[in-house]
Amino acid sequence: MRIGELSRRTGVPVPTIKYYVREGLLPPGELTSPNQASYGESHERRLRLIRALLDVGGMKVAEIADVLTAIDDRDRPLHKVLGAAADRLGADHDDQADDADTDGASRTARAVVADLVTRRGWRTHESNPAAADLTKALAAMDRLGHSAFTDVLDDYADAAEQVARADLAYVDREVAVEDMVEAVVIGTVLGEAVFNALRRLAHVDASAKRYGTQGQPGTPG
Amino acid sequence: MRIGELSRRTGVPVPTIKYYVREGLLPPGELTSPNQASYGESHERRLRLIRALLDVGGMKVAEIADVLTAIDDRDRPLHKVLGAAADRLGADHDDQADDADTDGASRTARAVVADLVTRRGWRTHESNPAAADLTKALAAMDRLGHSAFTDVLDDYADAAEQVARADLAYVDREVAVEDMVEAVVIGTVLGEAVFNALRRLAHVDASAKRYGTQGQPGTPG
DNA sequence: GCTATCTGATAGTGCCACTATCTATGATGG
DNA sequence: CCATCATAGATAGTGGCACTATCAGATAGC
Repeated sequence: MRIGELSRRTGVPVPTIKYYVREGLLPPGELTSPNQASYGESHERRLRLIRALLDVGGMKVAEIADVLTAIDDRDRPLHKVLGAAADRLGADHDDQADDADTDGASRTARAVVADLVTRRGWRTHESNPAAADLTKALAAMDRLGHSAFTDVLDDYADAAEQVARADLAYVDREVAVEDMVEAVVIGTVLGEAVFNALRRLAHVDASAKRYGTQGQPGTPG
Repeated sequence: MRIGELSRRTGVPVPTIKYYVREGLLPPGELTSPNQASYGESHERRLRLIRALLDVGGMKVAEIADVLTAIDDRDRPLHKVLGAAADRLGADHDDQADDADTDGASRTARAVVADLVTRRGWRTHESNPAAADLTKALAAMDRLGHSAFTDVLDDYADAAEQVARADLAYVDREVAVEDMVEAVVIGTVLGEAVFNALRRLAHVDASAKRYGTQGQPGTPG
């Protein structure tokens, strides 16, 4: 198909598709003449993936480019890509926490994280960005006077393990080997959005049941 | 204290503090003379909250302004604020899903969500933004060929309920009534970041245990 | 008095995800 | 074969966002 049809099918404007190609998110179409290119199913599928990671996953274009490069790299063994891909899918990584990294809250949080990982027997490296994110979040909690939140960390970790098991089981059960890497990326990123939404629904329900009311239906506007 | 000390204590630049005041995130200091204002403990605490919601929670300045206004509104009954506050803390709400909202994937997703809410007996209104987010995420899954992901939704929901229960228990146990609203906001937003990080750690661990390896330590850079 | 700091205001910056416009070329149809 | 349309590729511009720079005028504290 040509770029116009690709655009129509996916709802992505033609200039945006060209932009994605420029940024390396989408391979260029196969040139059939100097100014004609044809796009296939794989382009359509990739485009939908890009929009999902952008719109639902909230990832940045540059991050998506990295992840897609990893997905397309079929040289490295599957399990290594799984690990690397899962590693890269963090929040915004600034790496600018140089001075804030040495205050009391950060040191406490780091200890809490190290302790948790040990207690859980988690096979994860300290350099995993997720560990840094966790430290950052717990340090912020601490600074806001909620250091006691660490008491519920194990409840959170139980739930996280349950979700991770469900993800792995899904991938094992439903996904062909050739699509596994992509499925893990989708599951990690979109699964996060799914869980966050479920958590907020459960939150409203739990507080409704406790306080005997239900969430405001009206968003006035 | 004056604005300079507030800046030094929190690490937030003076012009940025002024910007937050302009945007309504932070109440202005109490004027002691036409060009001198004094800031108190509450300003420092509020400023830390703002930075946490921004840096860790990834919220936008305008969203934070809304939430803080709700926190400061002491007129409405506590449980209503809890519901409203929890409602507002979603992802980026675009409301522009008008045409994409009527395709097959979206309709399927909406049915799945309605079914889930009924099955769970969740007391939540359909207009809850979280429900829309969930629908959006599931529709994206569907379009990517992962409609079977709905099979693990109940595992996710179990985990979400567990997390919600832990949150409520924490607030009940640790937080004074006057700080409850703020604590719920913190718990919802920062707790999300905490859980997402834990989920990624658990993910790496689970795949490490299954595939007998551990995540790449090296992020080459 | 003198200098550092402050308030309040306006304008500018850098990043990001597009989006508009242009040229030259080829596709398509009567 | 010629008018019209779509396309590739390139460059520049847009709008949103979170700041950040600069300034004028006033005050603090020595």
